[in-house]
Amino acid sequence: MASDFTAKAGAPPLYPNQDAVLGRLERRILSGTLKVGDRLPSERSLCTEYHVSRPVIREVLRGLQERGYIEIHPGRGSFVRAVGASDLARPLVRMAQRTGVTPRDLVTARTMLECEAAAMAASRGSDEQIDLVRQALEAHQAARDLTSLARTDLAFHEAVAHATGNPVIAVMFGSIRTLVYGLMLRSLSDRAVLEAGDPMHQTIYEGIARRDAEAARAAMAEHLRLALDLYGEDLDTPLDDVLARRGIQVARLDDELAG
Amino acid sequence: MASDFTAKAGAPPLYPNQDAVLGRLERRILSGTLKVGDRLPSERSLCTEYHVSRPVIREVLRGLQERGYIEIHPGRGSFVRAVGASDLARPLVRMAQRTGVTPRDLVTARTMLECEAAAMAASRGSDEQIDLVRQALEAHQAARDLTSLARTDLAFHEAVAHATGNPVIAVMFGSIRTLVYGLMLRSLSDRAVLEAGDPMHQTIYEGIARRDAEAARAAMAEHLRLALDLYGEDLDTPLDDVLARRGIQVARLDDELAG
DNA sequence: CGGTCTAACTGGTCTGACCGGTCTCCCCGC
DNA sequence: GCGGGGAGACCGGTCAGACCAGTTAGACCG
Repeated sequence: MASDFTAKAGAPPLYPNQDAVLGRLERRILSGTLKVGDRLPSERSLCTEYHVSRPVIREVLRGLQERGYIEIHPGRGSFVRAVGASDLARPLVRMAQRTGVTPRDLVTARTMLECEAAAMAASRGSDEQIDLVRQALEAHQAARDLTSLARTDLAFHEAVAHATGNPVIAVMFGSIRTLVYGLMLRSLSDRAVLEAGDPMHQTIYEGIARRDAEAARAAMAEHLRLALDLYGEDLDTPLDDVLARRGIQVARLDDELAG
Repeated sequence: MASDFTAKAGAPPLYPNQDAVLGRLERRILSGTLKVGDRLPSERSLCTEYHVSRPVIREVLRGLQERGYIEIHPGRGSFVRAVGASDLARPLVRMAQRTGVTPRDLVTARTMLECEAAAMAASRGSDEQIDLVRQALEAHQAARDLTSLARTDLAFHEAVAHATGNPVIAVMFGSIRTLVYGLMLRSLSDRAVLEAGDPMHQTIYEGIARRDAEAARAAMAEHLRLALDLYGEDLDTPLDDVLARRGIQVARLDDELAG
């Protein structure tokens, strides 16, 4: 409490009350002192704890929310949230709306990423990770309606990315997952694409499970090539427009995937 | 006020004063009504304009700042900011701190991305884009101190990514650029790495300029392989730790790159 | 005409109050 | 005794007005 005196009289360096508190709270979350699901102290408690006023705390919480660290529920409190892949995707989704990403752009990028990812998963993935790929595959094969098909399809590819054991690859795939999901909603509603491309999932998994990197890579390449070939005339139309014609708002896919 | 009986008039949606204002301001920026560099109205003006109080406006501005749309300067005002690649990088930087990304992870991911990018730039890049690669190369060759070397090195690789003409690839590289910059700060301070790897930039550019996709790909692969081979024992140490030992704060690289 | 000093900005922070929603616990009625 | 309902306590959302510290530009003086 002795610090109160000096704080008032002395010279606190600059303004950054706000950022200082933000940094400390962020570290508190990153360091694991506050775990996922935990409730943060109430705004009023944080005020007394950090010796700042409520507006400062509120703006800090707002910042943490924007960064995806916490959820704020009126009447209940603020809760630490798991950092999901969608948080990384959001900036890219915005950019996609600005620069007019086309399905071809997306599939090309996926090919670069996922073919090698499949090979790496085969050669270096742990048994547990590969089992997760299998589970994702089974869930996908059990799916019936369009939304489930797309979600499980996405989960399968995501599982492969994680099976590489390389967090950078997982994150890069995470950054395009929302757009990929949008792509799938369009693709999977086409019977021809579904029948041709879907069986490849099994082939990809078998390659990985056999630890046959080349087979896995080839299967993934074929899978994506089919998607490209069968996509139709919309291949070079901005994804935003393609989905808008089907009544899908790209900006909303995030929430759809989360909820 | 016993008016509650008769008219349970319309449904006041929820709390969303804040989000409503945020949405409207965001659209105002995205639509181009507010251009890059423009100053936003002062907080107090926005209050009267949107009929809300200053705390609401402040939290909204805070949100826009967190999303990278604006900069806030005490005493001067808030200004619309160009959306840079760093905005996409920030989430990944945070994840790198959480999951312990190693130099090997990063170089592996770069290899997947950049080898193909070099090939695409060679086969599909426009003359203008390739000229930008050349300019970046010359700037790099003129650089002397470590910081300049790293910045121009990064700019070169970024130019190649842009020369693919595929915004998704450019954005994916953008998402790792901060980490790559950190990696370069470490690599380029090592004389052996510098002397072995740096000449490859010229080779990469020549391949692209000759429209020789295979040569460009091979040169890029060699360039990255050298980086991997010469990196030393820190190859599997979390990047965060590697840089911390040199007094570099990963979380601060963003600002360093921007400023 | 130039330099300085002030006054009118801007954002940063604080105080204290009120609202509506959420959760819990105690008390009342069955 | 037990279950349901209601009253607070608590939470975040919003508002109003005030003061501080930088920035900027214009007025004033030399």
